Amino acid sequence: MRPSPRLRKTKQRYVILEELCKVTCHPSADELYNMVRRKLPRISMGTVYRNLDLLARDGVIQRLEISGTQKRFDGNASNHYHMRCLRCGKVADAHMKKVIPMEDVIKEVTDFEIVGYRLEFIGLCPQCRRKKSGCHEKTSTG
Amino acid sequence: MRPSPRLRKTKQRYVILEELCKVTCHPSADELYNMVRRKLPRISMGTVYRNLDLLARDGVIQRLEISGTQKRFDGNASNHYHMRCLRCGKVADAHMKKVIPMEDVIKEVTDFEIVGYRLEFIGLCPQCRRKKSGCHEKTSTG
DNA sequence: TTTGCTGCAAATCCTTTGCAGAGGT
DNA sequence: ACCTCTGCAAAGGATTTGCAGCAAA
Repeated sequence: MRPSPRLRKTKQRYVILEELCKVTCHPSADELYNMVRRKLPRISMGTVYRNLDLLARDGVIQRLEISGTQKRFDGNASNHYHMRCLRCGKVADAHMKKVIPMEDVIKEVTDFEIVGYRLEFIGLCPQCRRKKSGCHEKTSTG
Repeated sequence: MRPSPRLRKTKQRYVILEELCKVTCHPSADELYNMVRRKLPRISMGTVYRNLDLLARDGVIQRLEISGTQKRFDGNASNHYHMRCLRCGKVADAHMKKVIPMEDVIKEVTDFEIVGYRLEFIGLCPQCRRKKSGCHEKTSTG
């Protein structure tokens, strides 16, 4: 396990990370729990969730969805880019001068039949940048 | 409201769509519910959720997060691309020949301080392509 | 008239949390 | 010894669903 400041090396944490890194299927907490349980039968879901959270905050792993608990909706159904604030969770449209040549890339993508995409930039919104302090918020990216 | 086959024109649906299209803040179901309630005080959360789902399936609006209910985790914390299957929900890494020059674009992005991004392609995985029938699954993109 | 839609309330499902004891440093 | 981490179980919160009546088409 990559050494991390502050985080202790526990058996549970080690196995969770090991199992997660072993696969490329991007499991849910629940699926990972079942994988880990084969090695540590007495581990609890709470431990899995807590570690996933700590590891993501620490930048060792990442959550695929950065959102909080609720989903957000957009009245504009066409493909465009979003910016999500790490700290306050706000999402804004990204108005960028240069447009990413996504269509070129999509054609080269593997065996999936692509119907669309989501591109989300993660960072700090202007308001949160200003009050940028050392403390971290609930949200984590990975 | 854009005419859609099969969907009836109800007052509730109309106001939900109208309120959603009025803003660019990408509200959650809950936030939208409060917006709509100012016009239709007796509307219920269930109606909001059901309509959001129908409208997203119909392609009139989009959900920002395409995932199902559970979040997924990735042992690889560096920025890379994902492919999510609309039908079965599986997520795979996108191994593409051409890499998108994201860094160039990020510099031009508005007032956010960017720390990373998520790029997710949406489509049908090889397995689901094969058994591609007329029926639609639970998952919807928008 | 037919069949989809709504409000209400209960149910479900994922995730988080409090607590007391165990374990890493 | 100190303080984080764990297992367990309960709590919390978002979303879904069953149902009976209502309303588009």
